[in-house]
Amino acid sequence: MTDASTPLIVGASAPSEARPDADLLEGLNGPQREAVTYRGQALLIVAGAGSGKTSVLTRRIASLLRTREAYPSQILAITFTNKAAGEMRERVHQLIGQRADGMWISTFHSACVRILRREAQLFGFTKAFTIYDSGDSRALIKRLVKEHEGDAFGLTPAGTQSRISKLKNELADAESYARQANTSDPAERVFIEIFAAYQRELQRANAFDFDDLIAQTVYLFRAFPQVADVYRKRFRHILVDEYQDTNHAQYALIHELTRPPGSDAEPMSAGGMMIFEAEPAAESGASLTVVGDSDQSIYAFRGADIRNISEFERDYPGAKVVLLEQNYRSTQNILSAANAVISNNFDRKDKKLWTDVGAGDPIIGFTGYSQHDEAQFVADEIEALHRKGVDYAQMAVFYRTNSQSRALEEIFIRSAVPYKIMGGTKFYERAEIKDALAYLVAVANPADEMALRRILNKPRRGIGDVTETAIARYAAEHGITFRDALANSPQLGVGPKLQKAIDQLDAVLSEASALMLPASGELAPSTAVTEGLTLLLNKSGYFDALRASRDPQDEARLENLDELVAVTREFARNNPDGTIIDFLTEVALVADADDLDDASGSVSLMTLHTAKGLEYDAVFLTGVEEDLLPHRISAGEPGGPQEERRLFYVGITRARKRLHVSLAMTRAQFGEVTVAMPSRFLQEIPADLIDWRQSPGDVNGRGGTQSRALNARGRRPGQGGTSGSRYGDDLVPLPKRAPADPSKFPNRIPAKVRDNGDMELAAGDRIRHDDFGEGRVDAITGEGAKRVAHVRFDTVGAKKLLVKIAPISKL
DNA sequence: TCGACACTGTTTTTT
DNA sequence: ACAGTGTCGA
Repeated sequence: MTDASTPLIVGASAPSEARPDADLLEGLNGPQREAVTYRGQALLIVAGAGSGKTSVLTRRIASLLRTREAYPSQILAITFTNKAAGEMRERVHQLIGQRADGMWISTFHSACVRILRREAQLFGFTKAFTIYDSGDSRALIKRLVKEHEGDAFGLTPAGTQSRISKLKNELADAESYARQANTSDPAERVFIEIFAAYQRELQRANAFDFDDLIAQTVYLFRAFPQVADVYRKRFRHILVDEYQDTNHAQYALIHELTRPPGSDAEPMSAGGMMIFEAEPAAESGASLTVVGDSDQSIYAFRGADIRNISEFERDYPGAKVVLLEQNYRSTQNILSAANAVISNNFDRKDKKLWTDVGAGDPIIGFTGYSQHDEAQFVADEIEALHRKGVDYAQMAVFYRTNSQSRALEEIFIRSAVPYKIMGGTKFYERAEIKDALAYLVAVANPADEMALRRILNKPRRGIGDVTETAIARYAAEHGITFRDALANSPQLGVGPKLQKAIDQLDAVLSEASALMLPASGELAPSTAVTEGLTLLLNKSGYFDALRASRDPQDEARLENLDELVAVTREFARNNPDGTIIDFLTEVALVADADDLDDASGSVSLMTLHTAKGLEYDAVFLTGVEEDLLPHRISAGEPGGPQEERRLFYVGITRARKRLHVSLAMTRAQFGEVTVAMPSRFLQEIPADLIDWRQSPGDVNGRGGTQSRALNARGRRPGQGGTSGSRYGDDLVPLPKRAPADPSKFPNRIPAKVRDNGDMELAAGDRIRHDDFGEGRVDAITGEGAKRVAHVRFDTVGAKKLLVKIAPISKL
């Protein structure tokens, strides 16, 4: 990043006629136009769902550039995900018709990493620092909790981790927290010890966790004002998307960046970025634009503070506020439902979304007997829509928790609905991928002991607990790093076999270091990361161990590692000068929402959180049940139910034309079947907007009416924590075994994997299906394992079945 | 040191 | 249901 920039600003002197940005305003409504053209120190754009905020934001940036009010390098745009950043860069590029190099469009985290890599050596880190993801930090915290015997004081690793994370998001460190904590409580003292030890370990390992990336950047700016001034002078226009989801640390970071540069700053350089100081007197703080919608704030649980947006006008006096309420996405029925639901949240500024596209289709409701029944409804409905010409890629299924995806998947596979799960088990969280990355980290950042310990015995080298401790002790006694201790295997007091194993590991790491970290001055070739990774995996024996294994899962692991190698190649292509550190940074900061590559030809499955910012023609909101959509855990938390309602609202507003809400009367969790109740949120949707294909009343064993079933939620016992019935008196759970004819339960998924691989089927054949009964094959499509039978069943109509696994037999 | 087995708590959401 | 942990014997 060696872009030179001068902080000269042309005053707001756009020519009155034929504005150079006139074309950017085409097709915008009044408020949108104002949001693009307003010039001032602070602007808050309150953008309701679907009100075209991305368009406004990109046009605003394009307008600043087009009118020459700003150089690209003076713009810092912050988005929530890397994907959103990429999209924004692309759209700005399209608008201004040229590449805007030097613009920073990135997430909070990537922006902070860029700053920290430049400045880390100022406070005891090197630019090769590792980024610990939550898994890494949990592993470290787990070890520390054990060492400090935190369990004796009721401290769990997960609880400790989340407390530390919350504190860091509030910019509290161990010392400042200790000062105001109740130290007469022994558990509190232990917690503080662990917190402090955790921070020491991170520093020792030359590592930052996710929260540190933000917080340490703020500390950096506060401790070194002249460093902060470099960035304050550079970034003259700061734009923040999804402002309602910022936490206190992020708020403070923005606040630091928008302060006027101090007058005592010397001209200085930082990390190769030269800044020439021009008339310090003329310097004011950067102009700040934030975009947000407090009704879509769904990250309070991880520290997002809704006050950042609700008190924006107080924080930035004289701020202009623009309201975008016209919706360009959904039909009026969908918006009416959304408005009705969200109006149940008190303490919000009233805001009503409206559209001029008309009412549209009613919302479809469905109540299944079980989660599989519900999933079958979704699959059938998707197929029906697809036959009507709706592209699979224009449909999405949302759920509250990741675990709900399983039932949907099972049914989708059987019904041959092409789908793609966003999120779920993440590629970079798979053990073999983490192992491979740990090898790379061990090379890039030798101070990172965690990475080294992780790979010490992967693959099996016979290096167990005892040997690991011996190495650590030797390192401590001689004041050297864990990594350097490996080079002294003869002094470790271990057997010759182990010595040899240690020597070998040491040699592999050294060889890879020589390849990927060439002596200063020369640049590693762009292929270095790929070569280094393959070298590490080959010579460490990792590949061999997987290939020799008879575990069928290890084959998939090999494929995943091949995939990772492919990722390094792709990385080299996109970043010819990219180093191993750049690669590890990129990998550490990718989120799941980032690699949704349009899911071409597939239905998208994702959690409601992942769905934010996306839109689809048809949306299925599943599992709309008490204890799930308001989630049980949030019920007791202050503001919890309201945040859950916003989550529901976000889900509703993703739909353009068709919205489906569904639930199940029973749901299996923790291995046993429990009874589910309709969510309170369902009643908040005006009844005339929902067309129930099967209402909760229809499937109620006692034959209650729809409204009865929906309104039956009497006064619920406060927390549900007290033993006894968790239901109101007049709401009786369904009998354990529903009295209905078992054939009404097309939902038993055989645990065993069925394989009809060689079954011969042709159009005209009659078959019997375990759940759907008898039917006639209309057609067979696809090949091999993906052969699909299109069957017309006598009683349940047309279905598509994956021949290989469908529970069918030929008649 | 490592595999087999039993046992436990876990499922909220994520940069 | 299931993964992750702990205990035991080889």
